[in-house]
Amino acid sequence: MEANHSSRFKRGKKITLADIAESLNVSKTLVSLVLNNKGDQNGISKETQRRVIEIAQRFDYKPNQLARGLRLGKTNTVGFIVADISNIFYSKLARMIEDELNKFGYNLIICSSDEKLDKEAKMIQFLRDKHVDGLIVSSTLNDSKIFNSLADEHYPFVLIDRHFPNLQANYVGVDNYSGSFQAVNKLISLGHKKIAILSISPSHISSVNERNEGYFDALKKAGIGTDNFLYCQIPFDNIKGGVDWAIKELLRSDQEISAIYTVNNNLALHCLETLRDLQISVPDQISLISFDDIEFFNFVSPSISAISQPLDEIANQAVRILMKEINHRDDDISKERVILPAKLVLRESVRSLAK
Amino acid sequence: MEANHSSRFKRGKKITLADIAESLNVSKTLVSLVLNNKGDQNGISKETQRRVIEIAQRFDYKPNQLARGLRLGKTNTVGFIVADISNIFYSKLARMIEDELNKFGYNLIICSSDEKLDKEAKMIQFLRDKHVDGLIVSSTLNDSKIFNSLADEHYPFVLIDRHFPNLQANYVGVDNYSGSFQAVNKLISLGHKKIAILSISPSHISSVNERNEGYFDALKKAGIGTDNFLYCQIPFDNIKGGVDWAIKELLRSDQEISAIYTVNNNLALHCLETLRDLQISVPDQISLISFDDIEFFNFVSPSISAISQPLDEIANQAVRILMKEINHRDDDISKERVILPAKLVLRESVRSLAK
DNA sequence: TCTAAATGCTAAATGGGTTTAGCAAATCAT
DNA sequence: ATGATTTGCTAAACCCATTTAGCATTTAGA
Repeated sequence: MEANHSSRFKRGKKITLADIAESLNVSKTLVSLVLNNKGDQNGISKETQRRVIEIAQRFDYKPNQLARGLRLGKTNTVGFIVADISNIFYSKLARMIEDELNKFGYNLIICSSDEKLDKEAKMIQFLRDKHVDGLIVSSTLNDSKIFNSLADEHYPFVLIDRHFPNLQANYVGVDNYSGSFQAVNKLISLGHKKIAILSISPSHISSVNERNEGYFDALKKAGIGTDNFLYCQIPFDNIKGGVDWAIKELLRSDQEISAIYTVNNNLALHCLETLRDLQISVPDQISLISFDDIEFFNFVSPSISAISQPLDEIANQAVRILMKEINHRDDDISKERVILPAKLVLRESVRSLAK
Repeated sequence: MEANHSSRFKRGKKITLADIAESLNVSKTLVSLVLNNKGDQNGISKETQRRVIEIAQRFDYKPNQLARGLRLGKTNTVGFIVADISNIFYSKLARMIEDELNKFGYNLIICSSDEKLDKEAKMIQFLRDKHVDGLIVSSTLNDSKIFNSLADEHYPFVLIDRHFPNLQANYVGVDNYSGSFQAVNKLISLGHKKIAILSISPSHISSVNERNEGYFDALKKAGIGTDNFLYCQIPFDNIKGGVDWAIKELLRSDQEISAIYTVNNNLALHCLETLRDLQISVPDQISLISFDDIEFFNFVSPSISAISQPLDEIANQAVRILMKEINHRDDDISKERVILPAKLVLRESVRSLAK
C-alpha cells in the first residue's frame, strides 16, 4: 500500500529527506522532525512516525552532513594540530583524543605543523574554513596573536602541552617544571654532579623552557653550580646531527659527565643511538633520563628511565573542556588551566655513583 | 567612493559572497566567478574584477567550505582507516599521506578500527556520511562485501597494506611473501635451523598470511622441515600476554631455538621486552628479525634487523591513485595493484651460527 | 538605419537539510 | 451553534556558494 518508490529510490544514489517525504506524501519538515526525535514534541502521530522511521531504515537513510552542517553551523569535527603526528607522543595522544571524541559523535582532523610558524597559521585557517567546531593545539607559535583573535571570536579551542603565559585560554598540560626537577634531583641524589641536559633551540616553547628551569633549579638547590657547557641546545630541525655533535663535544671535554637528561623522547632516542655507536654503556658509563615516557623505553635493554605524562588524562580533559566550549560558544564561560602531575619512572638506565 | 560596508561587515562575523556582492552593488554570481578565476572567460571587466578582489582581500573572504561542498559534492577531505594510529608504522604512513594530500589541497581524517570489524564498517559509513571524497584503508575486514558495494557506487578508495584476493580494487602494498622469505632465508644461511615465527591470529589478513607463507616456504626450500610448535599465533587483542607466553613456551621445550622471526613491529617490541626480562641476550642466545622496519630498531643496542617497507612510496602511490580515482569518478578507469619491494636491513640482532 | 554580434552582467535554481510561523480540521466548552 | 483549543501537519525561509540560462546595452557590420 506504500506509494511508489521506484522513481526516486534508484540504486547507488543516496536518498534524501525529500525522497522520503515524497514517497509518504508528507512534508520534509515532518520527516526531519521525526528523524531528529522531535516528533512527539511537535505532535506528529505515532503512526506517521512509525511509517517515516520504517522507510528511513529500509532505505538506509543517512542525512547529508554537509547540508546539515551548513544549516546548523556545525560539522562535528575537531582539528588537532601538533608538530608531528608521527612522533609517538602525539600519535598516542591523538589516538586517545580520537576515541574520546568518538564518544561525543565527533571526529578528528590531524595536522602536523613541523614546528613551522607559517604552516601552523595556515592549518588553523584551513580548519576554520572547513568550519571545524573547535581546535586542540600543541602550538609552535611564538606569540599568541592568532589565539587572541580566535578567543575574540569565541572560537572554541584548547591548548595542550604548550601554552602562552599571557594568554587567557584553556590549557591542559603537565607540570613540566617539577617533572624536570624531580628527574634531575634523582640523579643528584644518586651522586651525579656533572649532569648534561639536551634541550631544544630556539626555544619560545613553554614546555621546553619549564623543563630547562627545572633542571637548573634542581642543580642550584643542591648547591651544584650550573655550567653552560653542560646545557646543550639542539636545533629542532636537526635533532640527529645536533645530538650527535653535542654528545661528542661533551665527551671530548675534560668534564667527566656521568649523566644526561633529555627534555623529550626524540632527543633520548637519538642520544641512545649515538651512545651505542660510540660503544658507551648505559648506565655503566652514562646514566640517562628523558622527559616523556614512551612504551619503547620499557622494551629495550637497558630500559630507559623517564618522566611520564598522563596522556589519557590530558586527552580526556582536553576533550571535556572543548565540548564544554563548543556547547556554550556564546556564553562567555571562564577558561580552564589544568596542570597534571608528571611522574618519574625509574628504570635500568640510571645507576648510583655511590661506592 | 565605496558603498557603505558597515552594516554587513561586522567584527568577528564571517563575510559571505552576498556581503561582497551587496557592498559593490553587483551580483553574487559575478563575485563567485571572479574569485574562482572565471572572470575573464565570462567577460567580467578587468576593473570590476579588481574591485571584487580588493574587497575580498580587505575583508579576508574565505568561502564557506560546507556550502561549497554541498553544491559541488566535494569536501577535499580523505578518510584514512587503520587498525591503530598510535602504531608507529601507521602514524609514519599517515604523516606521509597527510603531506602528500596537502599538496593537492586535501586533508585527512584518520580513524582507528582497533582491528574490529564492526568498528571499521561504522567508520566507513561515518566518513561517507561526511562526504569524504575518498578513502585509504588498511582493512581489518574478513570479507570484501563493503568494498564491493563501494566499488559499485564508484566511490573512490585505495587499499593499502592489506587487500582482498578476489576484489578488483586499487591496492598498494609490499611484497610480503618475498620480504618474509628473504628474512628467513638469511637466518638459514647463517646456520639457523630452529627458527620460530611469531605471527598473528586469527588471520584473515592478507599481509600476515603472505608473511607466514614466506616463512614456511623458505624453510621448505632449504630442506628444513617446518614444525608447528615453532609457529606461534599470537591473539591480536593480547599481544603482550601472548608473546610472553609463547616465548616462555618456546624456551621451556627441548627444541633449542636460535632465532625468532616476528611478522610485525609490535610483536618484535614485546619480544624484546620479554627477552630482556628473561635476561636472554640478543643476538648471543637468540637472533631476531622483524617485519616492518621502524626507527627505534636502529636506535637500540643491539640494533634490530628488519624488513623495511618503502613508506614514502606507499604513501605517494596511494595518494596518486586516489587522486586519479577522485578526478575520474565516473570514467570507469581500470584499477591498479602496486606491489613494492620489501628490503631486508641487517643489523646487530642476528649472528652467524657458523663456528 | 537596422540587424548581428559582442560585452558585461544577473536572476533564479541547485545542493539537502533545519526551523519558524502558521494553517486546516477535529474536538471541546459553553 | 459558536468560539476556543488541540491535533497534526506544511509552506517557505534559511544556511552559502556555484552554475545555468539569458537579459540589456553597446559596438560592428551591411
